[in-house]
Amino acid sequence: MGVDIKQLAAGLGVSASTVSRALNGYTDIKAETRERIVKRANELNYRPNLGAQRLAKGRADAVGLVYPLDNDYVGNPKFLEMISAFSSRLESQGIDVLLAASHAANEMATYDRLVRGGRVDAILLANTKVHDPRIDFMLQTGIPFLGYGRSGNRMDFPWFDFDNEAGSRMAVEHLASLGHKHIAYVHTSLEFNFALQRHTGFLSTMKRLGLHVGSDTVIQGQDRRVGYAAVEKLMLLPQRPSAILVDNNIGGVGVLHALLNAGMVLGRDVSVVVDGGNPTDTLLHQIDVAAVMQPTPKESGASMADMLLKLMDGSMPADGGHVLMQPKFVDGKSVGPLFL
Amino acid sequence: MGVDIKQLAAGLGVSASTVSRALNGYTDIKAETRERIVKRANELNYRPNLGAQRLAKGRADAVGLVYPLDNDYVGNPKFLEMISAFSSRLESQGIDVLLAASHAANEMATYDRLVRGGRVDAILLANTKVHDPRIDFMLQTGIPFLGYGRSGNRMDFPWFDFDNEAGSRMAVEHLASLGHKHIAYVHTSLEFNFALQRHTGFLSTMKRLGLHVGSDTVIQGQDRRVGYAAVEKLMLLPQRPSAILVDNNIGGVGVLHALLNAGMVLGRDVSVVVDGGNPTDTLLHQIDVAAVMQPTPKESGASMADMLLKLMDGSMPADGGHVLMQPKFVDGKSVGPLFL
DNA sequence: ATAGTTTCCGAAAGCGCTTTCGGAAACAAT
DNA sequence: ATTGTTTCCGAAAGCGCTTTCGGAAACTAT
Repeated sequence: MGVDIKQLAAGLGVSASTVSRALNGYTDIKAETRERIVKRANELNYRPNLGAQRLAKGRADAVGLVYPLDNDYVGNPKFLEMISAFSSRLESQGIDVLLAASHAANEMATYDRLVRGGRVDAILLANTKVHDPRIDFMLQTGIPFLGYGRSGNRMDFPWFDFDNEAGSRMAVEHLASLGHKHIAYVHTSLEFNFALQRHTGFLSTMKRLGLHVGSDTVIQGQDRRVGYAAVEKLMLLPQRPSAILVDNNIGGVGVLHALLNAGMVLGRDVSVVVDGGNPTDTLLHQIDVAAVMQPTPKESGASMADMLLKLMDGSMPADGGHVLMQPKFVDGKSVGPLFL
Repeated sequence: MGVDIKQLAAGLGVSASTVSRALNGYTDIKAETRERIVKRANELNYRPNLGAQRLAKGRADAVGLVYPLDNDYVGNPKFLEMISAFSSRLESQGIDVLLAASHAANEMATYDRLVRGGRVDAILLANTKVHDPRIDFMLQTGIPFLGYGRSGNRMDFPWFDFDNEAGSRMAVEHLASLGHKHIAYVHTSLEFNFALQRHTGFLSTMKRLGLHVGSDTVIQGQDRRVGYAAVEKLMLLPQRPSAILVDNNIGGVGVLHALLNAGMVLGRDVSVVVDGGNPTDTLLHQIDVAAVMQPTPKESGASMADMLLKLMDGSMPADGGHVLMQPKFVDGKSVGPLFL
């Protein structure tokens, strides 16, 4: 391809090691020599071979991003936005982002290949679960990694997460303050960490406020279709809930859809809060939905990139590396006071 | 980290070169020896260091995917689906996908770093434009690459694309067959290759059918907001179009939104066809929109991965590598016959 | 038994870079 | 002039693997 370090050196009448040191900021190089080398390198458009550089340095200058193909992360535009900000940030530090799509079945194998093969210096572990074997695996390899999300209440690995319980608390408190007592909850599979925490936040806040939680008003509804079905069930209940909290915005679409189809007027006949932001952002019929807002994917991606960089150069305190972002409650017309 | 080839070899009482050959399928190794080596390698969970392997082999075993951060590809869920299928396919061949998010401004620099630094063996060039300097750059580097989309009518580089003109033709012919004569066209920026081709297809078919195209009924509307605005303009026209063709599904949302807001009944007051699939797939209010359907992102991603693999091992005919997928027209209730 | 083949493996060089180390050259101090 | 410092650079080893090549050992054919 292009010139290599030897050719560059030969052309200048110096040795390859001098070129290397000059280009890598060593101080034992005469200023004038350095300039000559730098100038020539630019002229010749010299690019050090990364494979060689990595081998010599023992670093990969790359981080791995393994994401599960099996769940709806793939289709989630927010995830791409996050990745985008994430890689853009790392890019500026000369670090590559290695994307590894893998099915859950051989996810471990993928991690192994990446990590053990020396392909990456660190890993971003997305989509954490309550019990997540990947974390133990990573811990055992000793490679730096960051969880995009916690796992149970483990503190033995670095993570970046949202305060999911707080989000649920805000939503419930707001609804309760408007007089709602009968609040339903539609949620994603509780094996996902965020889902369990939001669920926990919902239950504990209800309890603290002395509100009863019916076993038939807590329903799973992770996507549009199931969210829709969940509402259909709720509507058949002898005592219908006056408010619904949905733990994710994809399910939220289904819930809203079902309610509107049933002829409900949001904020009057029923109040709805969606965690994860207003799902109708991109929809045809915009609805002013009250929501628990997480930080933008852009912010999250950039923050995680920074954390990973620190993790890689070892400057993160051993017991630190735990970042909990606070959600915000944003009111909307989908919520109104309870009419008796 | 794990064991290296020397340790593996030492433990077995053979040389490193024997191990290497045994593991790489050379035939000059006794079957029994090979088995011993393979067995031990598995036990010890040996993973060759990729940096070293790459350096020795002179290959990177990676392909680059540089995608522009500046346009809405990032937010386009279909793009992520495509990437997903793409990387999954390559993964199975032991090839990494290197994601490089870059802003248009330094996109070239990114390519340069990737290609010249030997980070990748090939590149997928997404989001081609009518005039695309990246293509000349890649051609000149000599690195295999594949265009996700054509560029003008260049045949001097391999590409994977949809037959965009055909899609427009189908849509116009269908509308014309229902009696529509006054057909408006809402399109993305014509610097994008697909947009220009769809535009061309629209114009040429209209002409062929003897239908007049007003200069005020061809409007740009690449996203929701602009699509919305486009329709508002169309509604003010002395002679309103009876049908609208939109060249992309993101703009389509805006168009539909605006029409519904204006109280129009789709398929009666106005007919709409959206290129790129029914944009309301994921929306709250599903509408049965007539659409020009492209192959699924999954298919496209996998196909492109295959093409790239061939390109890399040189088995693609020099003048070949041009794949044109045929779109399908799917009728829907958003289209109806012209009422006079 | 001898020469000719085949089978199998190790030695060695090399991929393109980094980094340590030693020493020549230039300078300063006695 | 002699010794001591500093400045600057090249030689060399090494990162962990692959691949060519030569040759010892084991066969086969005479």
